[in-house]
Amino acid sequence: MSKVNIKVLAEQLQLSVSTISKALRDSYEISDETKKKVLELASQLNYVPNPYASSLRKKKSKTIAVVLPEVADNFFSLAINGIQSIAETKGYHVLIYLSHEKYANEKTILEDCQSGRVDGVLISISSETNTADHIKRLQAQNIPLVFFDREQEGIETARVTTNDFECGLLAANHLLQRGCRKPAFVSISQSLPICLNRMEGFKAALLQAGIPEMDIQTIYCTDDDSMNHQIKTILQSPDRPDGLIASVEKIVTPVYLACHELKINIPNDIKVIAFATLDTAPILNPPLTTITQPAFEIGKAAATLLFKGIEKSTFDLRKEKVVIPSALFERESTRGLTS
Amino acid sequence: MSKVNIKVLAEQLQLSVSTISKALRDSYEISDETKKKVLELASQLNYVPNPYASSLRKKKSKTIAVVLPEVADNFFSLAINGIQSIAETKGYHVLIYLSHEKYANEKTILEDCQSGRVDGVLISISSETNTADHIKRLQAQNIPLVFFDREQEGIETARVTTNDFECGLLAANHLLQRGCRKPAFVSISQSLPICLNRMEGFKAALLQAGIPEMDIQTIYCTDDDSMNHQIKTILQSPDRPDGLIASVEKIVTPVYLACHELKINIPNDIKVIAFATLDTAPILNPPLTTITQPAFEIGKAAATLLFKGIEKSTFDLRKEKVVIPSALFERESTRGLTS
DNA sequence: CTGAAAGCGCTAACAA
DNA sequence: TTGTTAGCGCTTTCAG
Repeated sequence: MSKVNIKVLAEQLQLSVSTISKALRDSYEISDETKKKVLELASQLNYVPNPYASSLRKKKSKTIAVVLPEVADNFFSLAINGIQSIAETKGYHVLIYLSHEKYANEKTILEDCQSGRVDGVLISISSETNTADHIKRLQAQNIPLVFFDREQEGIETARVTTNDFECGLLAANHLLQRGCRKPAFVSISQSLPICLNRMEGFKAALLQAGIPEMDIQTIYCTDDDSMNHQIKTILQSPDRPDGLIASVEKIVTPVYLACHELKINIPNDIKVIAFATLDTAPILNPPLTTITQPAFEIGKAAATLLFKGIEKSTFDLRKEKVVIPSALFERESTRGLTS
Repeated sequence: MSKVNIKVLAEQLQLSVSTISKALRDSYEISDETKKKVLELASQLNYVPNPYASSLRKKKSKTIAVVLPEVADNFFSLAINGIQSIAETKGYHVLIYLSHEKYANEKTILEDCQSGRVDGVLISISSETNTADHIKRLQAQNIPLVFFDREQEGIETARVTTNDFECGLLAANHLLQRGCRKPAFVSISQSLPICLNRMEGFKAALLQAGIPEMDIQTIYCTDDDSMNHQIKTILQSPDRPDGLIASVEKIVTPVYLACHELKINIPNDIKVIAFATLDTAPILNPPLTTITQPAFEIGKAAATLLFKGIEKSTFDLRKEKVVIPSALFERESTRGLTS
């Protein structure tokens, strides 16, 4: 079966290719009669326009890239859904790129995004990323870019985030109110603003509560493979924290497993709160208190901004900063001893 | 900043575009000296080839489509990782399309795949899909297609699945051995082979155990919104099952929540086993017995087959059928009364 | 080893 | 209202 294109349609209808092209795009220049004939033959022959030819000519691809660390993560998969829901209404395609938390991958991906393959980029940076050069190079090509959730400092463009500092504060105060005296914060990166901001909030709350800075425990699990081991080490240390804030979702399972294995009772021995959009949070043992990010909405907001940047050259993305607040859901994992 | 393309390189180096093109592709026709000059200038000017121009000319896009119902699902997100891992080694891009379990969406997506945008398609069909026409139309364009996990009958092409029937049998026998007398099977589709096969296995086990066919309960939750309500109804019925097989992951949370709310104890009042790749299974309350699909491997195998089909025209996808077995992980949710 | 020229499928001036 | 033509950026004969 040979591919049917505009030329084939033109020949069969004894019309010129431009007439066909215009008819297909419902141009006012073409009579209703010919339009009808064209559409009919097109659907009859199962004609599907070649998007690459069109992109090449029009210099726009009607495609956006979403660059993210991982798709096996509730936050990101929900964010993708939010992004797609907007892209759909705009008639755009979504190309998903995974950095797997590696800076090198992210760099390669952004290079590819300079090719004309996409009209804009939504990005949540990898936990390794701590430089802005690769992103600046993309911007130098005038490709609109919007950060969502995990932004990179030093880049002037729109970002959609949640209120990380306040939530760090909130999480810490929640633990303090539930009786924790030495809560610890578990981070996955030394550079990610989401981790830093959440941690700053945590620290601020503890300092305010009169806990000396040197007693504040912060733990870095920057490597997936050693995470289990690291968490166990902490839980077995003589100075074991009595509360834990998981800065991201993937810390939850290792923490629970370690506690179960070491017979450390949550919440009696240690209280746990996590930044997570896990839908299984209420059915965990025990049900997990979460700070839940509006993942879907963040995706939607970021995509909405990006399309404004793509469609209106007058729209200045640099000025845009949207903060959508997260919410605390209290569950058993942080209940006080009385319960 | 104007886009730098081959022509720009050619002008700056006083060479022809074809020489540049060949040099960039490391052709044997070009001297090492000019190759070096070209590569140098290219990287200096940040040249990135336009993939659409190349696709148009070469009539292949180096891109594959992955069509799936949902990304917020552990099975599919792991499968994506498997697919990407293979695509990466082949230098292919992956375009992810979500049908959101709607046939209409799936149809539109497959139409788009006929445009030349992709060289091949990996698909896991929606729970609504029960016709093959839209897939046949794609095949008529000679676009290689491979099913993974959720296949459509009546289409001759490669498929990578797991041993659904055996696992249905296994799950049912597991419940029977743990003392269940009237286990029920919860499905999400009347047509999906994965659900049908798992259910057939379930039925076969029960019949073999001497349970009369009319006593075998099968429940259909085809609609996400009403799932919670439906599950509650079942759990409150006088003829409440004493065991439950969740045919897919997303049934788990509603079942657990309903049991908690209705004070139905798992596993004492009802035992639960689920087809799922949930990493939180061991930390649920109670830990969930699962039949775990090799999601990553299924993705890898499907992608590997697809690339064979794309790259070797002699390779006949129609003959390929790969079955990668799942594994049962026994946990508290199906423990016998003794424990 | 390098270059000229045609063309992938489509769009957009500009003519007619 | 329709047609002619040039060209998007790249690859690929075919000549030189």
